[in-house]
Amino acid sequence: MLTPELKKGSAEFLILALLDSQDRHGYELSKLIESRSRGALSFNVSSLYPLLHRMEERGWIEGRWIERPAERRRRFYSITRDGRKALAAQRESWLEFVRAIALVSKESRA
Amino acid sequence: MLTPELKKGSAEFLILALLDSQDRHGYELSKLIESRSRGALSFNVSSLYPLLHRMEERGWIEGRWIERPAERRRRFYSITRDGRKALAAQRESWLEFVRAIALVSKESRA
DNA sequence: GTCAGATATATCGGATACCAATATATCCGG
DNA sequence: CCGGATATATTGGTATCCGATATATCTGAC
Repeated sequence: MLTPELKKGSAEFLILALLDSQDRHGYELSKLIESRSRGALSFNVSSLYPLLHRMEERGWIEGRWIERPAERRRRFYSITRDGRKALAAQRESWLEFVRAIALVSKESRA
Repeated sequence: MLTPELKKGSAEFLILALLDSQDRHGYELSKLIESRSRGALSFNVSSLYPLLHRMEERGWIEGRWIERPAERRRRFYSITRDGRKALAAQRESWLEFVRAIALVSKESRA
């Protein structure tokens, strides 16, 4: 495996991307990331919830409790206007980052 | 910028890739990463040297002091057999990681 | 000639944040 | 009824990143 830090840093980006299409709760986010990446990305739940709290404090996402009788309580998150801006910026810098890694790691073979 | 953790985690991979073609010293590595990525990746030197020490302890690289009269002393690193194995593994998981991010971040628009 | 800036390596300490462990609680299938 | 999945949360140990600081040499400018 590549160093775990890479998976760490990408978590915010993926959460924003997943919330861009629809509201979701924390547990669902972690399962989605795992299944859609076909197991390549696994999410530690004890990192997930603090991360969601930090992203909410930063104003990128907004959570609200959904409590219905005979159902577990869940906190659904939606992406904010600032969150969408951050997502757009992160999409771009993600591509730039991938290009940069390719440049450095491939040129070295020359 | 994407979260700084991403840059962190990639450092090991890039160092191994750069040492694969030829021996280099620490300062040179940091400058190479910066210039070849056209400034997209910048390296904090106070993280670089501890990282090189850790990689040496792990047996991925080997350093030797080069001291010549009328020259600054430098520590040149060469990649080891284990380092090449690690590099091969990291190249593969880097590609897997990029694919996984693409899967998750793009499918979400559907 | 000397001074700034680049080259070159290294350590310390504050701050961040990951992850394992633990806690709590509900739902469902066997 | 009990194990496993669902669902959220906190605590505490650990890692490590980065700014600040230290040391020393070389080069070019003025």
